[in-house]
Amino acid sequence: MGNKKIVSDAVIKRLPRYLRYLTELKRNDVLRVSSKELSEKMGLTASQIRQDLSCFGEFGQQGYGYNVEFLYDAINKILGTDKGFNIILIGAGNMGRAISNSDSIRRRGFRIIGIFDIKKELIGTKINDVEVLGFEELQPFIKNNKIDIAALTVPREKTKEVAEKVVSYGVTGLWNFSAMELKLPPNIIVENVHLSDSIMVLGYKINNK
Amino acid sequence: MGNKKIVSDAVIKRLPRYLRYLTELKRNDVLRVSSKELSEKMGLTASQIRQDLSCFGEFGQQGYGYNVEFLYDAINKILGTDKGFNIILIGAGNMGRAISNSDSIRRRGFRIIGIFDIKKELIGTKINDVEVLGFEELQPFIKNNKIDIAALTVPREKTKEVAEKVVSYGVTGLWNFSAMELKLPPNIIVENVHLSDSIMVLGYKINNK
DNA sequence: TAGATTGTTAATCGATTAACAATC
DNA sequence: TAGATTGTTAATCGATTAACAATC
Repeated sequence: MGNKKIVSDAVIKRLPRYLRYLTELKRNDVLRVSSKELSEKMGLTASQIRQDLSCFGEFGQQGYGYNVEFLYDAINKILGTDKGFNIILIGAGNMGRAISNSDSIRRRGFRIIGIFDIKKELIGTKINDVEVLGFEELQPFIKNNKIDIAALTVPREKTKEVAEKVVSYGVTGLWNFSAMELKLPPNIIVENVHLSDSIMVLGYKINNK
Repeated sequence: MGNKKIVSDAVIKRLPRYLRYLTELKRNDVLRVSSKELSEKMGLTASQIRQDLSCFGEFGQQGYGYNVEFLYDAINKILGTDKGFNIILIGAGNMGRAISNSDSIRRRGFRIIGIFDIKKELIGTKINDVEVLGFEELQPFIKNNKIDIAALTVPREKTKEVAEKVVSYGVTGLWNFSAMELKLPPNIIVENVHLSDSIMVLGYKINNK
């Protein structure tokens, strides 16, 4: 959609974290926050916060700082979480259910509107009020609904095939939970959650602290 | 433990990915690989691969490249996955079960040796051959076993309390699955898996491609 | 040997931090 | 107004890339 100036990945990855701290401030009825105050809470520099935000516009006011509510709304708009996203979940196993149950994901506007599995005994059951459908329903479902993201929580050996299938049906955003890299056309956006990578980094740090 | 020269986070985070590609090469019975070949597969520069590896030692040979098996073993040693890690899982819900079921985590030497939950109906049941214990067993279990990592897959509102508890019992590595930041002493290593952050980044990229 | 490829030093690029004029 | 704090430009720092002597 928007073809604005390109913002670096490092900045984008910090946005959800800003949102988390702003949510907390809002919850505590804090009305304004300066980059300095926020930087101390978050453990980064005030300069970086101002630099990061300036990639997207001017949200503050000299001598005052940032209005918490306003900045919160602004970052939500930047991330698109104000409008939200439609998701299909492919694979109704434990990981799929964990995602489906996640409040933090739902609260940010990510709507799971379809769940698919290959197992006969799961088809027709409901997970958080969404019926599990068989894979033969995938294509018509994607055709009849605007799907932004397919979350792939199928077994590793099925992931490549399923990914290529949903991409061929028109999905352009993939959230991949398998410990493998998907090679797909450049217009397809893939975000990986490699749990094993994450715990290996933790292991390294434990051994080398 | 080892107090060697500090290697940057960027490098550490690439190690599991190297391991993944080397596993694939090994599986295909490839004996040697040059930094150039590997760089083309992985989509980064040969220079970066050599630079990364040189943080830990000399693993290649001029004119030959790297012996796949040798480099694989070397990176496993660097990451500590050759010796492995003992994990306790706190929270036997869907996320906990997903972790417990994960082959990619198990295959890298992460052993789940204890599972804990607060729910009466879960206590005494088994998840992948590991019995679920009540929270009152936490302290003695940590005392009697060498625990490297506690995976926290409890509900958000319980996370802080549980984290502080296991830290007070002596665990120094935490794998946190809640969308919140844990403030703990600097000797405690925390690795976060913020699923909502991950999907927000995906959402941003979809809207801004 | 000649060709290939390493490990490393130097150059470049990009991201973070510092500084400060503008102004609320 | 005086003090505070922004947005932005310039300086610094760190990470990536290029180049190349060493050598298998």
